[in-house]
Order: sequence, then structure tokens, then C-alpha cells
Amino acid sequence: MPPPPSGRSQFQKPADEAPQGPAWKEERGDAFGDSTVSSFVYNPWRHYSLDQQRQRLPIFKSRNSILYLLEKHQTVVVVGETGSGKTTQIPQYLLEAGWCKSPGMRIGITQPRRVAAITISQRVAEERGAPLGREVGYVVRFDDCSSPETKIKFITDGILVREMMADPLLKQYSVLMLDEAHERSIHTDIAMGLLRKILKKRDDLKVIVSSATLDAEALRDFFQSGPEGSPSATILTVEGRTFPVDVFYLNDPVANYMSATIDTILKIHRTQPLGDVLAFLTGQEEVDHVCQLLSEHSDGLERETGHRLTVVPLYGSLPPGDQLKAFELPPPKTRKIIVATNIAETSVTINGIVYVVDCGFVKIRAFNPLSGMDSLIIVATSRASAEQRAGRGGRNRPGKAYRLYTEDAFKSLEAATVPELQRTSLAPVILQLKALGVDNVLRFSYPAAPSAENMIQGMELLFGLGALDGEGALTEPLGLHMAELPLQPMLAKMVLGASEFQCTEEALSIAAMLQVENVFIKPARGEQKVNAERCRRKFSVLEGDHVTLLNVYAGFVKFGKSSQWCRQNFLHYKGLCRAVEIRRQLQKHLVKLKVRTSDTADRMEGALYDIDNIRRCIVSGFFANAAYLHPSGSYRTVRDDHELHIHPGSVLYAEKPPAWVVFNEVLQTTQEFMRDVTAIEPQWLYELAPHYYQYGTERQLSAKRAMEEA
DNA sequence: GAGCACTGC
Repeated sequence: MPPPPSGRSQFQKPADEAPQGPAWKEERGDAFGDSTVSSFVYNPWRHYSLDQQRQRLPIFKSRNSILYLLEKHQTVVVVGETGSGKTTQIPQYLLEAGWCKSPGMRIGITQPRRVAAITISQRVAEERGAPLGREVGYVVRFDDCSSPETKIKFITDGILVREMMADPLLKQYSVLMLDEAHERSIHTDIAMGLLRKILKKRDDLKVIVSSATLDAEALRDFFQSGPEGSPSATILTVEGRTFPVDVFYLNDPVANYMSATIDTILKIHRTQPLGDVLAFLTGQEEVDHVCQLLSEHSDGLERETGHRLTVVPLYGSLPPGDQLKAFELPPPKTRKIIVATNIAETSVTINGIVYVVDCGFVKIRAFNPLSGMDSLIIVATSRASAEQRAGRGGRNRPGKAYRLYTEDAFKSLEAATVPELQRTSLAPVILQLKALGVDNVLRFSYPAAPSAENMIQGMELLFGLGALDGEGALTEPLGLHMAELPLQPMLAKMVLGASEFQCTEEALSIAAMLQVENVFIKPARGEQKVNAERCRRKFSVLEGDHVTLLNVYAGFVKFGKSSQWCRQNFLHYKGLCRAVEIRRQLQKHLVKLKVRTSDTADRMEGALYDIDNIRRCIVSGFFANAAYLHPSGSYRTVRDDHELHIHPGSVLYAEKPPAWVVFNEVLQTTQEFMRDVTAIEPQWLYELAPHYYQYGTERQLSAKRAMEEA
């Protein structure tokens, strides 16, 4: 644990005197006491030259230590808070120290997110006075802004794993820096496991792992452990440049964190100097609800305090234009309240936040290996997450963070969030590792080992798909090709097997459309809502969502990929453009892999596609996600009789439910919903996946068929 | 008639 930003008071102060609202326990100072307003300062050094600015960054003091430790050790774990400048400066120190002198050698820096890779590389190019893409560049999916002369290359961690497939020893890099490693993205974790192996084979390679304090020692030990003479690792701590944040806890737990959020925000507004508020909730519904209730208080509060209140929601599925409102400066004498999901914890940074309200919960994806299903669940945050949220209030001036739980509750939280690798399906991971030459995926050195059940589920699925053989080895060409495609295994199988069903073109379109969410625009009410539904019906078919998506894609292409056509049909133009881009990339892969794709040309130009063939093709990839209609009216999975429902967003929702379906994924909210559903014939499961439905389930299938006939 | 945290190849 990092030390708290200020000394923690040992005793509880008397409860707040205000008659209403939660009572606060204080870590330092008064939760709602008076203090003077300081002016906003975003970059106090902006009148200095770029070079002078660089030298004023806290990391500059550690420059020599970093270079020295990297000479002495193969791995250095750099621990530093935000604002230390480590991401922008360390690569430049390395370049200046001659780490790219050998021809063709470069420094690679990974980021978990695309925007970060791009924007940071822009900043570094600017500091070096060079055009982006030359000495300093970046590579993310669909966007390669690098050249042979690039010495400092920013990439997403996913790109690094892909690069390993082409170049297992990563020979182009002299130093690799894994930034934001504490976020433990699935790709960072895989990269760390693989780098541990590479370091043993390449003693000239250096690795810098940049992390928050919590897991620094574990990361060092991960790179340190191993047989005699294994690479050495060490930790370097660098100071950050953030302002102190006073943290306040509740005296007693609250039953409803939404009303507590509202009470706390109102109290901040009544008692605290101007400064914006960021409140964390778990989902869209909560955010919208709290925003609505706060807006209702807005007028009364202005009369009472003389300050306006402007309330802005912020979550991922919000249209980009609406998201931007959270970043706009509020008008004078106005306090901006941003009510956000976890998107504001790491993905976006908003300036001017002084007060943070943290409900203490987060919605995360969980994976159940027994049923093979994903669900979204609301769980308590971790201490690391709570610190990160609080820190959002101290970027520009000292801040205050209000945690809607007791200090004891905080102490009992997990130290860090469970790594992604331990809560998603492992099938894609196993496929990647096998393709990278890791034969024994069970014994692979994961930074955090996933459960055995999860491993087995992943292996079984890959075996069922034909990507692994009986010995657990990657099959050729199918398994190898599946690993090459940037698609989840079931979709990859569907696309690669499509030539058998003469529908590769259609399968590519469907796969691309499934990567894009929210293609259909749904106005909340009124005439527009009716119009939107009418438009959607034009594309809908009784066979289900996959073919409906295909119709949308085909229409988009047929009408010249026009934004006007999208507006008329209530479709998201940008989403469809993205689908076109993804499809082009997939097609490129197929050509590279020499997979037969010319089948459509065999048919008449403009001829209708054969829907049955497409459905069979879908089944060839998604047979593991099959369900049948139960007399109760809901569905049951074929594999383990798990109860499922058709999601209200499906075109089949309002229709007569088909007896048998396959689905793209399951989403658990109030019930377990199948998303993207296609009606199938049950015998296709036998025909197309005999190895999967041969035993055990056969009895179920025949029993159900008998039931249907009865 | 109900609803989807956030990324990434």
C-alpha cells in the first residue's frame, strides 16, 4: 500500500453537525470545512521551453539511476505516480544514452489503450522536434505511423503480442517498456510471461515494467525467479507530481449508494468552494438516474448558493458528441458535476476535478468456466482502484475524496482488482500461446495463473473447434490460421470454414459486424422511435440477428457507404465504417493465409445469398453456444441445460421463438440473455460438430426431439 | 417489453 496522502487521524471526530446526509469520518481536515479557493493551474511550466520543461519533471532526478540500473539488471520495475513523466521521458533518456545505436534497434513502449499510444507518441515527437512517424512513431490496429528509422515506438500491448508471432525474440527491440502494467490487461500479462522466456534467450534485451506501488515486488519477483543465473530484476521508485487528496470515509455504511451519492454532491455544493465534482457509479442506468435527480435540484440550489450546477453523464456507450460535454469548461460561477462509470478511472482524464465521490463498487466482466458464459457483475472495488479514483481529484490542485463506505470496509477490500486473465475465457489466450510455440500452456509462467477449470474449458472448446488435436497441439492449417485472425475462436472458425458453405464473403461481413456494437440507433421515444423501428424491420429476417446484420452491411455497401443513408435508416455511420475497416483487415489476413475466398465470384453477381448455407456456417463456429426452446417458454443450453432468454435487442425477441438457436454471447443482467441469435435446425449440430455432440448430449438431443414431436 | 463496465488484435 502506498502511504496515504496525508497522516491518517487515529480517532474519529464527532459526526457532522448537518441534520441530513451521511456522517463522515475524516482522514485529515474537515470534510466540508472552509478553505480558500485556489485558481486553476494546468501547466505551470508552460512558459518554459520544452527542454526546460523536461528537466523540471520529477523523473529527471532519476535519470541517471534508471540508466545505471538498466546496465546492472535486465529488468527494472519503475514505480511512479501519475505526473512523474516516466512514460514520455524514459524512452528519450534511453535514446540519448545510446540504446538505439546498433542499426535497426529501437525502444518499444506498450500502452493498454490506443489513444494513449497515439497521444503520448505525439507528445514525445514534439519534444524531440521531429515529425511523428520518423524518429518517434506509433503502431496500433489499423494505424501504423512508424518507419524503418523509428527509434522510439509506442504500441498497444495487443500489437506487441502480435509482433511476437512474427518475431518470437523481438529482435528489433533493445529495450521494451511495459507501461501501466498494474492495470494487468490480458495482453500485458501474456507479454510479461513471454518476455520472461525471451529474456533468458536474449541477454542483450532490457525490460522496464512501469507499475503502481501495490504489485511492484510481485512483478520484480516474477522476473527474478527462475533457475540459477536467471536475469536479475530490481525496483526503482520515482516521485510523482500530484496534489494531496484528503480522503473521507463514512461513519456508518449506507444502504443505497445512489442516494448517498446525491446527498454527498448536494452537500459539497452547499459547503465547498467552487470546483468540479466527479462521481463514480457502476453503470449507465445508475448514472442516468442520478443525473436526472440532481438536475431536479439544480434551480433550487442556485437560489440557495448563488452557484449554478451543471450535471453531465459520462459512460462508454454515450455518443462521442455527448461524451465531450464532460470535458468542456463550465461557465463562470458554475460547478460541473460529472457522473461517470469506470471509464473515468483510467480511460479518460478530465481537468479541473477537485472533489471525487466514490460509491465503492464497479461493474466487471466475470467468466464462468463451467457454463462457458460471461456475465457482468457488480462487485466492491479494490484499494488500488479506490486510490486511483481519489487521485482523479488531485491533478490540478489539492482535492477531496468522499468514499461512500467506512474505513474498515476500505481496509477489508482486496488490494488490487483481479487480473483480466483470471476472469475471461482462456480459449483465445491458449490459441495465441500455442501459436507462439508454448506447448505446455498449463505450465506457462503467467504473472497470475488462471484456474484449472478455466484452462480445461478453453482447451475443450479449442478441441471442439478443431484448433487443437488430441494431443493438445495446434492443428495445421486450421488452428494456426485461427490464431492469426484477430477474432475470438468461434468467429475465426466460422470465417475460416465458410468456403465449405460457399459464403466466405458473407461470413466476413457478419464477423465484422459482430465486432461493432450499437449499429442500430434507438431514439428513446416519440415518432422517431417508431420510425427507427420501422427501418430496422426492413433489414430483419426471421432467421435471426446474424443475417439481419449481414443485410445492414450489404445495404451500407450497396448505397455507397453514405452517411445520409445511415441517418435515414437510423444506423450508426461510424460503427459501419469501422465494420468495413475490420472486414478489409480480415480479408487481408485470409489472402495472406491463402484461404480460399473466391466462392462468391462463383455465384451470380448480385444474387441473393443462400441463407441456409450461412446459418450452417454460423453453426460450424457456434455449435457450443446452442440452445433449445423449453416448454416453460425460455431456452436451455444443449450442453448443460442452463436457462437462457432471448435478449430484448434481438430481432427474434418479438417473434415466434424458434425451437433451436445458436447465439454469439450471453449477457447476465436481470436474467441471462442471449445476444445475437440465429435460428437453426438441430440436426446441423450433429452434422457439423459430431465430436462435440457425440456423447452424453446425444441422449438429451433425442429426448428433446421426442418431446418436440409429442 | 427490457437494457450493455472498459479495453484490444
